[in-house]
Amino acid sequence: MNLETVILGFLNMEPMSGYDLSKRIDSSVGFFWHATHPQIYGTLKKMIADGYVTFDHEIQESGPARKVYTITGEGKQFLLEQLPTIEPHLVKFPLLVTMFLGSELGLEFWRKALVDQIEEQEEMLQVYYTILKEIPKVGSSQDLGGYLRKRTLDFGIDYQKFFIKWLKHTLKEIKQ
Amino acid sequence: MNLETVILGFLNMEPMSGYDLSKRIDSSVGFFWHATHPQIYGTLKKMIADGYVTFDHEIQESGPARKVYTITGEGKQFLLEQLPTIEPHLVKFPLLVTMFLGSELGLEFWRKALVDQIEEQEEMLQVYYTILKEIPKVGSSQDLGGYLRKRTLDFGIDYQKFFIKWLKHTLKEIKQ
DNA sequence: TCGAGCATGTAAATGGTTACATGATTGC
DNA sequence: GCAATCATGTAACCATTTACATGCTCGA
Repeated sequence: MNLETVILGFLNMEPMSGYDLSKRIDSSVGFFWHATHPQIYGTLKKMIADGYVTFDHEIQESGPARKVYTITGEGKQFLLEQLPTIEPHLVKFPLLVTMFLGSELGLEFWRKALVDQIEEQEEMLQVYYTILKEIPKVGSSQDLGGYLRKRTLDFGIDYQKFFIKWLKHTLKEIKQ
Repeated sequence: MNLETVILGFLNMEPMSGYDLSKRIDSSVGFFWHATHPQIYGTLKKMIADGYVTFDHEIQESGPARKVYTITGEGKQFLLEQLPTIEPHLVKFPLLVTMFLGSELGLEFWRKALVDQIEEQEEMLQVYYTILKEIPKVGSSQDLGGYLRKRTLDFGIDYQKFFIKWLKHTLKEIKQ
């Protein structure tokens, strides 16, 4: 899975601009995939050349014309080829690596670091709760898409809870 | 945090070769940081130029001479500067992204995909349990390093359990 | 004898971040 | 007036992967 596939997946829901893609990716799968705007604009350019997307200018009263991208037949075909091959996940987790390597930083450092982390992660959890309230309830049990999307949000929330619990447990044991 | 810092952290425990680093990183923080061997050899080369490490040839009866790298004073200073700044974690999690984007793949696909994932993740869990049995019990409560390292392994195990539970729950709900 | 593990590396390509660059609108 | 949001993009650099390249040893 690469950014091309992710972008095609979103354009497969509805046509949108590079700016929209950036916001949408961030606020939905942001926890599972991160992409910056230069990366998105660059990839869209490449995908035009590949014939996976087309675009139309959407003139606005103010500011530059939005480029609204639409997935093509070829794009859709590519998407459906790519999606089923689920690759293993990649992680860079500096906190845990630092824990493994950084006992020299001392007890006081770790106490404070853990307190800070707990605070940060609890803020993140609140953000997810807010999103949860905003999404529509999954209606019919026939709606696989709605169910799967809600389940990814559940993952974010439950993971966050798990992580906070682990952090608090570690802090408690370090304190005594 | 970058690979330089990770390598320096390991060389700060004991001098070792690029090959050793590759194995050690993989079997300890592999879950939190991944590095391939060309990356490690390349980074070591750069770090020699920067004066963060030195090396000695260790002649063997057979095969090429091992290059055993040792951290320098400058390297140690750089390490202690870098370690305390804990950066946010980066994740690429194709399974969850695919769930968000891939309802078109259909119920049957997802049933099978989840069953496969559960199997894979349960195998990984067994691997972590094996490592757990092999590491020495954390002795004195004074041993901060031992405690923190054990705690990173706990994270791996508890995360794996959490993930499997989430997968099984999803499979159950998808089945009916 | 064949594959796995030990042990080193280079080269090309791809992927990703950071900084630079522009300019309008809206709300405080 | 200033910050945030909308909206586009380029260029330079840095990080990472994949393929290529070599050669020895040990056990099945």
